[in-house]
Amino acid sequence: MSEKEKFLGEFEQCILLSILRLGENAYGSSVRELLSDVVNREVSIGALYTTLERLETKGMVSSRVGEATAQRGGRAKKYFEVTAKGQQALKRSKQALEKLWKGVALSVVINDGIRQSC
Amino acid sequence: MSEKEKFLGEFEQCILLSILRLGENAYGSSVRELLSDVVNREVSIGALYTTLERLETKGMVSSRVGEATAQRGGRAKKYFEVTAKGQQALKRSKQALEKLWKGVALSVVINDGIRQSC
DNA sequence: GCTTTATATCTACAATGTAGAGTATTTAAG
DNA sequence: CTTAAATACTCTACATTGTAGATATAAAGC
Repeated sequence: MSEKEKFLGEFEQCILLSILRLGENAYGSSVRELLSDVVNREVSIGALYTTLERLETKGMVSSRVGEATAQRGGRAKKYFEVTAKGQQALKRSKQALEKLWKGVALSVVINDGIRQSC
Repeated sequence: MSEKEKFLGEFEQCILLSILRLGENAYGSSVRELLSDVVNREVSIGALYTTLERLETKGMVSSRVGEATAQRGGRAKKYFEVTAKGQQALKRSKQALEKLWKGVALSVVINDGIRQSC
């Protein structure tokens, strides 16, 4: 077991989480929209698909091509799903970060000038 | 304002958090030890210092060289501190991840075979 | 001086992040 | 039909971040 535990990149994590959240409806474009909507992160088309492909190569996600079902034309969608391996990697990343955050308090001046800690 | 908001890498976040946690005592070797102890992550010396230097170039941390104070020999330590900019970047990263995690539940089989969600 | 201990710098390469032009596929309009 | 529009994915290329280990510094102790 365990083939030299690697770490997920920051963007990889975002994409994995987006796929999970989208569930049945997770494919390239929808992931891209979600990132734009939820975390206000605009990513290029290339950035997105490249990363999806790499995640698949690493076994973090699996994919299947859907039937051509578009309302107004359009190419067939490629749906993604996070594998068990992907979920475990995500969990590990989350736990590592949570451990490090534990006990740490920031104290920066926020936009409106009010000092907060978090 | 805002010079094309970039994102922190995964390892960069870890290092920044380690520095915050170590407070006055944050320097290369201590950060390395912390990562090993807290998140069980062994990083090479080169990986660590390279990243610290890059973070400094980006203005995420600042450094000062301490006096030679070693008990048993040794080169002077280079102490690091996370700048306001670094703290804000950290906060942004944290919030983005939290937003994405919100509403997502994993369901992978854990080591001991017990199904959990988190 | 020479060895030991503690810490940092340098050089190099691999992996991940990012962009945008180009391609494919299907529907609607002319 | 033929072309335009819509939707989604593939390809190529380069920038940034991750990672390693050898090497250099510096002081303490003998």
